[in-house]
Amino acid sequence: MRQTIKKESIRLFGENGFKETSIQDIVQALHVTKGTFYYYFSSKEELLTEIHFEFIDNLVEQIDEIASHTTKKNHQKLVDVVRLMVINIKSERSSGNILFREMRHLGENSYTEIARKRYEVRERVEGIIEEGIRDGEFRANLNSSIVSLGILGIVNWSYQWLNPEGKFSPEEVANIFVDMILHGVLLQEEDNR
Amino acid sequence: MRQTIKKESIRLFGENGFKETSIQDIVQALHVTKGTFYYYFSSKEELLTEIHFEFIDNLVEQIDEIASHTTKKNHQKLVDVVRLMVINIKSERSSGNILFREMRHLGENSYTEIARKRYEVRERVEGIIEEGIRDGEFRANLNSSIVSLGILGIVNWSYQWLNPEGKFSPEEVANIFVDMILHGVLLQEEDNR
Amino acid sequence: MRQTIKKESIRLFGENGFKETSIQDIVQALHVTKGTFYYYFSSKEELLTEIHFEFIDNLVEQIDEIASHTTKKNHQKLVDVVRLMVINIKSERSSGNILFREMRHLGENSYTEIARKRYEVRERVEGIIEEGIRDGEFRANLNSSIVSLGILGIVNWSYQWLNPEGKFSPEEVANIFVDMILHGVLLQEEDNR
Amino acid sequence: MRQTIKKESIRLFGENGFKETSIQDIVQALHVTKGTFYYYFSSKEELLTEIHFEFIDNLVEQIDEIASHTTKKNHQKLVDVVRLMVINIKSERSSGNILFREMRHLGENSYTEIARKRYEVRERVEGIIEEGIRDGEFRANLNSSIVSLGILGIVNWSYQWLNPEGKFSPEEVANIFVDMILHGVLLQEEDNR
DNA sequence: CATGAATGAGAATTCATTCAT
DNA sequence: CATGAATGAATTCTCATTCAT
Repeated sequence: MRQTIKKESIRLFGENGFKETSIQDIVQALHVTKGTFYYYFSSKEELLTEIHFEFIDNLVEQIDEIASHTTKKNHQKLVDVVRLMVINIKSERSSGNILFREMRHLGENSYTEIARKRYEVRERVEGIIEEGIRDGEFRANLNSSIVSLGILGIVNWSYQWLNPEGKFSPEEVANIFVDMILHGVLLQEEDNR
Repeated sequence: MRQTIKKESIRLFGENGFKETSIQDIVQALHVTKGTFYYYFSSKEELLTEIHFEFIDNLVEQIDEIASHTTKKNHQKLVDVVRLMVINIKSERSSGNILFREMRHLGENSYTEIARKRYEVRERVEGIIEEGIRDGEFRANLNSSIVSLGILGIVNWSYQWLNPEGKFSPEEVANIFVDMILHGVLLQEEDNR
Repeated sequence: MRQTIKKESIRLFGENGFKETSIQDIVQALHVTKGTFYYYFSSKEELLTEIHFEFIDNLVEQIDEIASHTTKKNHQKLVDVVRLMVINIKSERSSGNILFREMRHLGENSYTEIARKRYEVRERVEGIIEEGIRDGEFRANLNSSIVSLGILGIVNWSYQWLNPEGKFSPEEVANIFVDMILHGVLLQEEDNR
Repeated sequence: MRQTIKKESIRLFGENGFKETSIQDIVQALHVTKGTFYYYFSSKEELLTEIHFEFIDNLVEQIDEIASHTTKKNHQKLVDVVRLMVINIKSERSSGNILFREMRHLGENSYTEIARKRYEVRERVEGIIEEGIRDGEFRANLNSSIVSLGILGIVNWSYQWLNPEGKFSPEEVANIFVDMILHGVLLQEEDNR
């Protein structure tokens, strides 16, 4: 039941927002009563907190795995990270949107910790960029910090518009993004790509 | 007074969210009473609607101007659009965040129209990409639609983290983004950039 | 309206208890709505706090006036205090019962301050006893602290049972108490009172 | 288990109040579950009722024993009653406070019966006073009814402030009260106490 | 123009109690 | 004997909105 509530809440929070979804909405969708909700969660905030942690912990773990790989090239790691996050949309779109939108409703402590974990994600990407520069894979004059934020912008924003059932699959979109990030949009006449 | 209310509301909605900001909060910050608010606005939603239109209309207008330029090269137009939107953060950060976050609270009609205008922005960017491909400025195999969404992701996401008073100015960030979008991150050994 | 709410609340809290009286009960008795209550009071606790302060401040003031009198004998002061507090029941019975019973529902700060003020009352009575001992009015071997608590017990307890409309009027009861406190119950055969 | 629940409940009700103590609080403190509680008690009210009866029955019995003594002088009986009730605080403080504070939560029948038993206590004290007057031990002009209520006020009120571990022991306090009740506070210059 | 009192429809949360196992 | 899941009614509080003045 705990999982059921969480799953339905993710759907509703993702669709309509945290504030906009009442406990009533949640339990009604599950044909149970408010009491049941409060038997499993001590507050709406606790539920939200758990949703946040579940999503971010999973993400951090997967990104860590990619980033800490010892033999992979950095541009491959970057590709992997982008693909991971975009393809994640298939199963975690709502959770992602919740994370990007509802953090302010967390309690102070949870907020801080989630913020730290989001920062870890950013650090991993930055680390890949920096290492790639050192290894001569990436252009030397990149600002790793801002470029990382740009890449995360591309990826995170896609949670807003990318419909897994739509014209382009997450996989295709991920590939397009990867290509764009790696090579830019400009045609370099002198190179024979 | 109407402008004063709107301005303060933008600040509060941007900082704390639409739902989270009560009419009470707004009028209290302005040392007026609720009656005053309702003299100038018929509802909270009307206020929100106006904030949305003001921001998006202004944006569309500026982007149209860039996109409809007849002599500029398309990569220059792209640069201009990115710079426009990022530098906009200096004066319109809150409005932007409101647009990206609170659209769901609009009435049906306004929602549709705002959505249409947001789509126009996207179309302009797509148009620039497509034309650039035709003109041989951009790589031929780009998916203009997804690439545009990527670019908008970079730009729109920066409303979330870019602090105009921070380490990097919007101008610097815009330049880094432009460079990244045009050239990608990869070092092309054969070219002598 | 604020006064009306307070007055009705004192009646209801006094009769049925703070916890047992819902906001609904209060506004229903006044034929207004819950919104009205919260227009005048920010919380049920604020209302309770105000009731406490109004009662205790008034009491402290009156007792101070008696205690600080410069020409009165101390036994007369003691008589005055007892009469004051018992006769108070006529107009303030509910408030008194609220004070004696509902203090725990105050917020921490208010609680502390009310406790301090209640202690002041006790101190005034102790002061009268002590001074009376020094002046040779009262028996020298009295424990002023415990005796004061005994006197306050007599008086405060009467808020529980003394019905101003009952067989004995507050004035009569006060006189009986005064006599009892001053002379005790024992018949001293050797004295010709 | 029944006793364990009762004992813990007395502690919690006495400390925090009947309404303020949830079944959850009780079973949690005992590391059992709600089911267990409801196996032993059919309702929270039944528990409260039992606590009331246990306390008052015990008190009535002890007071009856004192009052019905045939050889003791009445002033001695009065002394015994006061001492009994004050010293009772050592073991029954919480129960006493519950009785004085939570009676309103009893069901109608229990309420009536408890009220009757409380009245019995009062009657015994009145009886002692009256008999003492007849026997010439007490002053003839005492109003036995009001004086009794005064004495009970002294005693019952001490449940509110008398800390058995505090500066004055219940025994000492009882002695001071007894002295005060018997002799009053006034110094009778003509007698040589 | 502006005020401020009043409304009423929800919102989150609590909690005694039930009941199948 | 004991558990723990589930209930549902009640409670405090919020807030956009109305309206007479």
